[in-house]
Amino acid sequence: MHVAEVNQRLVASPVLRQLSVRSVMERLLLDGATSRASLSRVTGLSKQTISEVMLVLTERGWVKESGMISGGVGRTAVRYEIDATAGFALGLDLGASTLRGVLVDISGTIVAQHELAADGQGGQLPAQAKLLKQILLDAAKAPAERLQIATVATPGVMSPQGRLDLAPNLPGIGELDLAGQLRASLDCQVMFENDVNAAALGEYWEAGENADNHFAFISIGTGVGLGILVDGQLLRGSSLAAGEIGYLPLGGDPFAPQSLEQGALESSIGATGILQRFARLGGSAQTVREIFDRLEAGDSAAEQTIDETARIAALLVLTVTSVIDPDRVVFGGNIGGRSELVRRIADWMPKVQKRPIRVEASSLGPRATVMGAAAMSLGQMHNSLFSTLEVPGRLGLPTLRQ
Amino acid sequence: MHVAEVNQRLVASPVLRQLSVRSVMERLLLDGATSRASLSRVTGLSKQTISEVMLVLTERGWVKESGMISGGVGRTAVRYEIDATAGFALGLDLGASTLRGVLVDISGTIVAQHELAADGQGGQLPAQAKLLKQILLDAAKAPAERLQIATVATPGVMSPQGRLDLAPNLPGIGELDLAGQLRASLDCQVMFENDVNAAALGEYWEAGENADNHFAFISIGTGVGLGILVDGQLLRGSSLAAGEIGYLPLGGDPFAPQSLEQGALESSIGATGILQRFARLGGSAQTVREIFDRLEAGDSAAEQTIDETARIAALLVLTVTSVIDPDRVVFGGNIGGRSELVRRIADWMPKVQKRPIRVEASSLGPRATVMGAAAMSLGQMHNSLFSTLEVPGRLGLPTLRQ
DNA sequence: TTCATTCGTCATGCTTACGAACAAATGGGT
DNA sequence: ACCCATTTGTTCGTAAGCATGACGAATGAA
Repeated sequence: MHVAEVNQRLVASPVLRQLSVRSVMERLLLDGATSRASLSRVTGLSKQTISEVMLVLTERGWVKESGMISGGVGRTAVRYEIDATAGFALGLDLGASTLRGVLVDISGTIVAQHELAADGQGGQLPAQAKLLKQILLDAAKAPAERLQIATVATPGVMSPQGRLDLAPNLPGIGELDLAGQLRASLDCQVMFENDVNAAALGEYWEAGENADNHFAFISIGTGVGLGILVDGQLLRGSSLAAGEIGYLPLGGDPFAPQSLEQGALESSIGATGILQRFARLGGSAQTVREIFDRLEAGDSAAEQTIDETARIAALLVLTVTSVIDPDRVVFGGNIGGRSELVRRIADWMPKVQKRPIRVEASSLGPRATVMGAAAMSLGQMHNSLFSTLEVPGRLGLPTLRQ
Repeated sequence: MHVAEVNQRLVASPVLRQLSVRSVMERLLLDGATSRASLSRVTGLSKQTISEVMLVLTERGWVKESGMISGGVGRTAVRYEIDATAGFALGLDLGASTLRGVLVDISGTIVAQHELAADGQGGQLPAQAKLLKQILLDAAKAPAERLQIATVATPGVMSPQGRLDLAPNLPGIGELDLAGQLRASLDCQVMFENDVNAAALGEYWEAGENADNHFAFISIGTGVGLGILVDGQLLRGSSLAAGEIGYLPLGGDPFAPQSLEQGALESSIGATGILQRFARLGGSAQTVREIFDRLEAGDSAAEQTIDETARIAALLVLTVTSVIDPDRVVFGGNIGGRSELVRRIADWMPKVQKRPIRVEASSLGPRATVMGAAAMSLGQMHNSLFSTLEVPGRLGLPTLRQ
C-alpha cells in the first residue's frame, strides 16, 4: 500500500520531490555508494524522506541496492549506489583524419572507447558514426535503448540548418544535412559542439577536483582556436563564435589582405604559418612534426621557428588573460600540445606580463575533444533526468525606471 | 485566526513558500501592479496560494494594496503593487574628480541622484560618501533604516584586506582601510565593484528590454578598461582581473620595457598616449578634450591622432569579439564615449573583420558607472530578499572515472 | 549477557498547495 | 427593474511532502 501510494504521488512529480530526488542523486553521483541514514545526514532531509526517494529511484531503475555496510558500531546498513547501467552517454569527435568515440555510464565511468580512421569522404560520416556507436555499445554490453544522448564534436560551427560551416578540413561537408543524418544514424538525442570547446571541457573535466572555475584552452593545429569555461560553463558567445581567434591581430599585420581572409594569428602560428616561417629561415619540411624532430636534433632554424611561434603564442596568452582572467591556460592540438612549445611559451610570459600565469600542456592530448563531448552528454543527461531547471536561481534586474 | 496561522508558518520560511513568494515578487517587479486573480493565472499558482502569499508580503511591508481595478466585466479586483518605499538601494561612483550617487527604490525607480566634487584628499572619501548618502536619502524622503544596501564603484580593485589597489588617480588611497571606513560611514551592507565593470552593468541595465546576454563595455579615459557581461552576469575572472586590458599587445611593442610597466595598449590609447601622439604629429595640447576641439575645427594633426587612436581601438574590438563574441561593444569613458571617435572605430572595423559587429557609444555617458553600481545594489537586494539561491540550478559534472 | 549505538520503519502532525464550491461584485441585455 | 454571465476572492476539504519521535532490529563493545 505504501508503494502504491508513492507511485500515485509521483505521477506529477511535484517541485519539492524533484528537489529531494536531485539532492540525493547529486550526493550519490559525487560521493558514490552510501546508506540511507548517511544520505539523510548529508542532505539534511529526514530519513523518512530519503527512504521514499530511494524507493522511487530504485523503482525507476536509477539506483540499486549494493550489499551491506558493516564493521562499525550499530546496525548494518543497506548500501545504495547508482545503477551505472541505467543510462549511457556518448561522445564523438569527428575529426578530419580520425573519428573517436567514448561511452560513459551514468556515474561518469568510461565504459568503452574506440577510434576509427576517417575514410575521407565527408558523406560517410553518419555511417561511420553509427558503426562507432555500435562498436562502443557492444564493447560495453550496453543495450542500445539505454543510450540516452550523444554529443558530436566537429570542427567549425553547426548552423541552425544542420549544416557544418567553417570546416575546411572536411571538404564538401557544408552541403550535407549533417545534423539530420547524424540524428538518424545515432537514434538518440544528439547535441553538437565545436571541437575546441569540447576539448576545453574535456581538459576541465579531466582536472577533476582541482578544476578551476575559469579556464581557457588554446588549440594550435591546422588552425587555432580557443575554448573558455566560466563558472564551469562553456562560453559560446552571441553568435556561437566565442574563441574564434584566428583573426586576432597578433603575429602579422591585421590590415593586410591575407589577414582579412585567413586571419593574422592563424597565418602566423597555424601549421601553414609555422611551415612558412621555417622555410623563410632556410629550413624545409613538409609537416610541423618534422620541425619538432629537427628541433630535438639541435637544428637552429627549427629552434628559431618554434621560439618565434612561442613568442606569438605568449602574446595570445597575454590577450586571453587580459580579457577573461582564467586561472590557467592549457594548450592542446597537434602543435599546441607539444611540451617543447609550451615550455617556451611559459618562458616568454614574464617578458610581457608581470602577473604570473599558469601555462600548461594538455594532459589528454588528442583525446581531449572526445572526452569533452562525452562530458557534455553526461552533464546534459544528468540535468535532464534529475535537475530542476524550471526553478530559477537568480532574479533578473527589473526594468529601469527613471 | 487565519492571520495568526500564516504568521506561525512563516517563521521557518520553507523552500516551497519561498519559491511561491519569489514567483509573485518577480511578476510584480516585472509587470507592475495587478490583482491576485491575475497573478494566479500568470504564475500558475492557485488563487488562494496567491492570497496567502500576498497576506505575508503585505504584513512584511513589501507589497501594498493600491486601489481597485474596475471597468471590465465582473467583480472589481483589489490591485496590489510593490511598496516602493519598503527598501532602497544605493549606488556610488567614487571617481577621481567627482563623486556620484544614485538612490533607487525597490521597484527599480530612480528616486534621487546627486554629485559632489571630490575634495582631492582620498582620506575624505568616507565622509563625502556619508554626506552624499544623506543628501540622497533626504531628497527622496527615505528613512535611513530603509537603506538596505550600497554598492561602491571605484577605480582599481578592492583587495580582500579592504584596501584599494591599482588606483593611481586616487593618491594615497592604498594606505587606508577604505572598505571598513565606507562600511562604517554608510551604515548598511556595502559591496565594492570596479568602476568599468559597474559601467558595463549600467549600460546593460539602461538598454532594458533590448539587453543582450553577451555584452562588452570598453572604457577609454586616463586608462583603458573592459567590462564583460555573460548571460547578464559580470565576468570578473579568477583573480578579479578580467577586463584589465591595459597590457594588451596592441598599438605598441609589447616587449618594450615601458609596455611591461604601463601596458602597451594603455600607453597607446590612454589619455597620455593620445597626447603624445598628437605632440609627435606637431600639435600641442594639455588635454584630449582640446584635441577633439581641434578636430572639430578641421586640424589635420588632430584628425590623424584621433584616426590612429580609432585604428588601434578597432583592433581592440577585434580582440574582444574574437575572444568572447559579444552582441555589441559599447564605448565609454571621457574619451571612449566621444561619438567622433566611435564613428571612426566603426569605420575601421570592416578592414579587420568581415563579420559585422555593432560598435556604439555609451548612452549614459559619465553616469554609466553610478547607474551600474545602483543596479548591482538593486539586484543584490532583490536576490537577498526574494531569491532562492540555496536551490541550485544545474548539476555539476561528476568525477571522471576511467 | 548487557548496553549503547546505528539503521530503518511506522505513526503522527504540520505545512503547503490545489480544486471545488460559494459569496460578492459588476456590467450588459431584456 | 431584473436576470445572468463573468470575474474576484474566500472557505473548506483533500492530497502531497516532510519532520519528528517512538520503536524494532541489528551489531559491536564492555
